[in-house]
Order: sequence, then C-alpha cells, then structure tokens
Amino acid sequence: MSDAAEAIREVRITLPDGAVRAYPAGVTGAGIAESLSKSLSKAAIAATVNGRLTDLSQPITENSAVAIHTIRDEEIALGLIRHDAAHIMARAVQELWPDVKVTIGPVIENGWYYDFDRAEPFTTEDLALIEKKMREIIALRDPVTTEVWDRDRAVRHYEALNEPYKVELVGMIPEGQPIRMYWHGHWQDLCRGPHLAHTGQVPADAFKLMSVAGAYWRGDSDRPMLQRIYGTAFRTKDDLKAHLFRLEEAAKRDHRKLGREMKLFHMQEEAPGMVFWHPEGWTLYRALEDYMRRRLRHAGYKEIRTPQVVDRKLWEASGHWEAYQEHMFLVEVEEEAAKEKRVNALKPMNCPCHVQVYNQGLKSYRDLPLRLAEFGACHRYEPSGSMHGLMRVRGFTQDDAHIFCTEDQIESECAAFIALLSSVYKDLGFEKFDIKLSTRPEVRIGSDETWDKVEGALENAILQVGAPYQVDPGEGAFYGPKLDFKLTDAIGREWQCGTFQVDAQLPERLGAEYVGEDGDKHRPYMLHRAILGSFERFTGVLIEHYAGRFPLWLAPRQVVVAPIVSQANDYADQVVMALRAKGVRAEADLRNEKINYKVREHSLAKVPVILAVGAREVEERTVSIRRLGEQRTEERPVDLAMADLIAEATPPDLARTA
RNA sequence: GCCGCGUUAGCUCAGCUGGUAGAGCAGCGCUCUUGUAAAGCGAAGGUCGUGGGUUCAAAUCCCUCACGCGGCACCA
Repeated sequence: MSDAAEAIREVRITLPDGAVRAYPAGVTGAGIAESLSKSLSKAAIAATVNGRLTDLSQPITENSAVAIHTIRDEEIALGLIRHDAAHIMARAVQELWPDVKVTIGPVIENGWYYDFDRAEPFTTEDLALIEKKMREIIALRDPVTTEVWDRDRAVRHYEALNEPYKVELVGMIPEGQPIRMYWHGHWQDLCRGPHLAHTGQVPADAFKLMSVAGAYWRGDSDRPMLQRIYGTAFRTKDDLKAHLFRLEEAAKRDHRKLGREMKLFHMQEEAPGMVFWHPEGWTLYRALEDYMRRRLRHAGYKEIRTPQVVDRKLWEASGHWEAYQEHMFLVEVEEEAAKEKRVNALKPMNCPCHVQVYNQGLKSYRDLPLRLAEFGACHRYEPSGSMHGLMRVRGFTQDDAHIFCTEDQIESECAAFIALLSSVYKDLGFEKFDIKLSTRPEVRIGSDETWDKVEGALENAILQVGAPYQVDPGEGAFYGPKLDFKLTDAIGREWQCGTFQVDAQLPERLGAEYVGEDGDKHRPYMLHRAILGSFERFTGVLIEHYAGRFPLWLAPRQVVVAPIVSQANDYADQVVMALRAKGVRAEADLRNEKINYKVREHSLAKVPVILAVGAREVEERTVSIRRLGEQRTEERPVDLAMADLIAEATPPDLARTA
C-alpha cells in the first residue's frame, strides 16, 4: 500500500456519548483527545479502545469505540498511577545504584511493590533518597514510549545489560504474545502496560514508599531472596493522607497492643507462640467458649475430650506423620525412666482421636449423623517467622467437631452448619461473610460420580441457605471438596475462620464403619468443621473488630461502680453485689481518687459502663450511668438501671430463649 | 525457615561519632473527700535480651543465639 493510500484510509471512532467521528487510520488516543479539546488533551492519561485499556500512544487501525480517561476516572487512574510509580521507583533505584538488578513490580491493593536484587540491603534512609529521585523523574515529565520486539532481540538486550531476571521473564512470555518494551525517557523496562502518557502524570505529592522486605524470586523459597520495596500512591495528597490515617487507626486496634493495654494476655520467649491468658482475657475467652458450647449443644453436637499426647502410631495410621512430622511437637520419656520406648506427639489436630471415639462399639446407621465436638487444644510447630500475636500460634484450641454421616446426609448437615455459622457470626457482630467452594483437584481419590454427588450436596446446601458464594475449581483436598468461610470485620478486612470439609479418606485409613439398614458394614463420611477456627485467633479478630470496645456480654469488665465520695462506698458495694448476683461482671472502685481520674482510667481500660455514685445517688437510690465513649451521663433509679444492664449483659442466645 | 530491622524501668520512649544510664506515665508512701477523661508532694525503681569478642573503658563497635516486628515462604 502506498503512503497516499494509507493516508486516505479512515477509521470510525465511536465516543462514549454516542458521537461517531472519522479519523485517519493509525490515530492514537492522544490524537483523538487533542481533537476533542485542548483541556482533555492535557488531562488525558489513557484510553479504553473496544473495552481494552491502552496507552494513549497506541495507534488505532480499525473502527472502534474509544473512551479517553483522565485522573477523574478513579479506578483506572489509581491503577495507572501505581503501575507507573513502580516503574519510576525502579528507574530511581537504578539511577542511584546502577548495579541493582530489576525484576518485577506489580500493582497491589493500595499501591505497588518492586523486587530488586542488590547486594547491600536497602535502608529506611535509602527510601527517602529514592523518593527524592522519583520526584525528580516525575518533574522531567518524560514521555512514555513503547515498541514490540522479537524475543531474541529482547533476550540479547537484557543479556547485554546483565539483567538475568529480565532474561528469564522474556523466556516466560508465551509464544505468540507480543514482547513489549517500554521507555520512561531513557530508562527501559519490560512490561505489558498500559501506562500513563508521561512520568509527570504521577502525582509527586501523593505517593510514599512504605517499607522494605525480603521476598523470594517468583515466590519460590528455593530461589534467591530479593529485596522488595512497597509503595503506596493516590490521586491526591489528601487521599494519601487519608490512607495513612486509616493505617494509623488500624494500628490502634492491633490486638497485640490492646491485649497488653487491656491486660488480656501475654506471650514470652520461653514459650514462643503460646498464650498466657490473664484474668481479663480469659474472661473474654470463656464468654466465647461458653457461648459456643451452648450453640453446639443446641445444634445436636456431643462434646468429648481426647488426649493431648498420643503415640506416633496413630499419626502414622492417619497419614499425618508422613506429611507433617516436622511440624509436630514430640514428647518422649527419658529412656532410663521409660519401661518401653515410645515416641509420642502432642496432637496437632483432633480428628484421628475423634475417629477413635467413634470406633468404640459398633455403630448403626441409626446412630448417624453423629456429631462429636471438642474444644480441642492442639499444638503445631509453626515456622518461627510465621507467628503473629494470637493470629498464628503454636498452641491453640479449635471449636472443632466431626460429623460422621452417610453420603445422603451430607447436604442437610452442610445446610444446618451454614445456618449455625451464620447465626453465630451475627451474634458476634459480623454481618457479612463469603463462602468459597473448593472442588475436585487433578489428583484425587474416589470416582467422578461420587465427587459429582458430594460437590452437588455442598452447592445445594449453600443455595438452600441462600448465602453468597464462589467456586474455586481444583482447590479441594484430594479426599473431598470443602467450604471456606471468610468474614468481614469492622474495617473491611477479611478473615478466614470457618471451614467445612468432606473427608472420605480418614474413615478409610482408621477403619471407621457402621452397620447399614442392609446389615452390611459401610464406611461413613467424616465432615471436619469449625466456625471460629481457633479461639486464640478468633479472640484476636474480635479484639480488632471491636477495637477493644466489646458489646457488654463479651466485655471482660462490664461495669465499674465508682463512688464520688467515700460516704457512697457502702452503696457502691451493694450495687456491685446485686449485679454480681445476676451474673454481671461488676466491680467497685473505692480508691480515694477524684471521679475525673476514675472515669478517665476506666474509659482508657475500655470498661463499657461506669456507674458513678455520690451523696445524691445514695440519697435517691439512683446511679449516674456513663457509657464508654459518650460524654453525657444519665441518672436513673438503681433498680431500673440494673435490670437493663442485666438484660444487656445476657449472651444473645440466652436472650433469645429467655 | 529466609531477608531486613529491632530488644534500655511495669508501659511509651531519649541516650550523637565508646567514658558503666534519663524522661513521662504507672506502681509505692504521705496529704487531699473529691460530681464525670489525669489533685499535690516525696522516695524508690534498670545485670541496657543472651553469651562471647575488640578496647584502658561497651547500652553504644564486632560475632553468636533467643525472642519480637515488617514482609516472603509455609499454614493438615
């Protein structure tokens, strides 16, 4: 085709408002923006062409629907800003330290990271240097340009630059996919894009480098450890400030900090990953445990208790020894003292023990479903770097239960479980949760027919309850599909707590059976299920969800009665005694301190209710009620106030049946 | 487990390039009898995580280990 012929070819561009305009073929998003208005041309950051987000510099060669984006298109702008900030950071790093090797730098929630290979560790001072250099690059307003190269040229290019990670990345790009090379000014990176039009479109005052961390190359612990720098970026300085403020607020509800401040628990180096519960914390834990015990009992579960220390023979039989031996705490008796040599393990899970209980005595189909529950204390030798306050510990207690049932009973058991879990989460203050259904993996036991039935049972159960869910194909265990339940906390974070897992394997390995209607022996299914997961972790989630300001029924300290003058001490004691008689966790603060002091101290300790009593209250048989976080007080007759507090302190399940 | 950083009084933290430790709050004692987020005064409190090394001298520099923190990997 001649140049002249090319020039007269036209493409029809449909704009978001429906207008159709003709442009010469090969027109770019930038060109279209320029034709529409000067201001749009300046503000444009990218374009969507036929539903695909692209650079403004991409030529458009066929009739297309085109939308030009500016920084006002929040989702698109944030993605591009963070993406380009990652490139600008990598460029800044290489300009400061030319020997640093670059790898990858994707956009993540709230920001981006970029992994570097550098002999020297990055310091926090380095981050400030990099930020400064990034602002310089942004000020250059270097245009972003792109070319598609063939594979060999790209490989040679990166070999010449001594960028081995990029060579590897080029090799990973599937055949037939274009290899896009990008430039920010003179600096070059391998990237599929899209990008902003120039570096100046990253707001210089709305990004921040957050932290440095180690990360394995391609997430593989057998490969080199790189240095990862995390950054965050927004469209405006105020958005960045708001984000940093949210991080500070989240840090304030850190359960480790609140745990110390509210005297809930502590941990120490003689027992890493193990919790020392203090009186206040144990009160909270017990409120939760007592509640769960009642809920399980009412749902038809039988509570049992099984041993902590069990011979390795059982773990060999269950298959855990082979797979998880190095994560088990071993318990041995001194050879001289022991009559026989045995190797025991602290139980890492309850299920093999539960099968032992099931296996005692012959079971009939009439016994099924049999729901065995245990608040089972388990120990796992977790990797040292994985521990995190109460969220990941080595000694924990599950709200564990195993349901032994027939295949036909799976669906109704699953539906009943979801209903129970949903009610429990609601009582504990979590309105929203999501379900993930993990289905058959490549490598599995059992026939496809069985998998069809069991997966169908789980899906039907979910539909029955009407809960939102998504399917995660291939993510199930080799012995059965499972459901994971993720709840959302007060600040939008998700926590996977509940689980429901179908197991056809363990009953087989440990020889569980029942006599059916037909008089023959059959293998029961075993359903592993938990609602809270572990009490330790769930307590941590509760602390963070409520930021330590628990609803009255969960609060470790519910009511403090604080006399204003010592003449009110006897009256305060009477009120405390009356509340305690009704099960309310009340205490009197008879210290010789001003009421201001007492109010401040108990407020900081997050006691939900302070009852102040002075001469007037004694005289009139009233109390002055002050709620945590409120300035105002309310004076009420003591009997009425106590009746309301007693009602409010009643756990929700008991309140429903009262 | 891996990378980086950290560990000083009960808590929060100072302590620069080496000269054997400071503050606020809490706790303790005394005074104050108090009206809704800190009354006043006083005395006390630390083998500077562990073990080793360098040095005339180490909280400070080097090494080891432990634990913690931020990630990565792992999470039956």
